[in-house]
Amino acid sequence: MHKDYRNYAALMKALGDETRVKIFDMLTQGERCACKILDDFAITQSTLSYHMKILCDSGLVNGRRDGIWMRYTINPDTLEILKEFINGIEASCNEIDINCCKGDQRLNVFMVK
Amino acid sequence: MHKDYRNYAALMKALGDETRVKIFDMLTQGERCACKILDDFAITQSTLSYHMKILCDSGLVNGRRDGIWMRYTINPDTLEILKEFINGIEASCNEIDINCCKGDQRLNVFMVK
DNA sequence: TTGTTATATTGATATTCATCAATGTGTTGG
DNA sequence: CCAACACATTGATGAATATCAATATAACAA
Repeated sequence: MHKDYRNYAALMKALGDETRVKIFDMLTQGERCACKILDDFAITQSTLSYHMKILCDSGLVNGRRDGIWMRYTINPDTLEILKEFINGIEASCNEIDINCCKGDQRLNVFMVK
Repeated sequence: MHKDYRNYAALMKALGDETRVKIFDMLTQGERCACKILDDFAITQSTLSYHMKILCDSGLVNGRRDGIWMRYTINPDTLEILKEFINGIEASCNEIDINCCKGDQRLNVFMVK
């Protein structure tokens, strides 16, 4: 089981904005249409559309058209991937590295250790 | 218990880069010094220092000086804050909003609903 | 088909980000 | 003190980001 760090970084980046992380958390309540989401923020409609595109492109959020409206929900599969990665992180108390480097990093040249 | 979305976004942003999320995961193994971390990446020492500063500023990573070396570990308290937030997110299947907006968003003017 | 509402896209812009080379700072050994 | 090593900071730069105004697109209702 290989870790896809590029994907983890992309998921984190999608949530690395206050507006987007609020929207994501808001969707815990259930499906929301864009106009309802917009009510909660002091941003323009085009900016919201931009943020929703980022959330959807990351895979964290699904959008579906319902007539005039776009309705958004959390994508449970991608959420699970994120949860598993985060929960797999541990603050280990292992002993320190003893043997560190011997090199001249000014020149980016490393000698034998 | 109030949610600090600004902080959540800052934590996510700190991990929203492939190099940084790899470093963070690597620290699950235990304490690592900067020169050891540097071995695993094709970046310069100054770039690594920049990334370590971002990780430390976010609170996710602690650094301590040990003589010549800087040794880094995961900060368990901040990790716990992140875990609790992520694990609190759920992909709810609640019913949809029925009443959406009535307004002219071209003008950013909203009428009575 | 025409007008209205909801959402997406485009173009412009100011800001932030990731990166490197160069240089500065701190620590240790001799 | 001086030289060597580890790490931090600075300055420069190209790329990415967040935002808005303006406009386009899509769906529906009458």
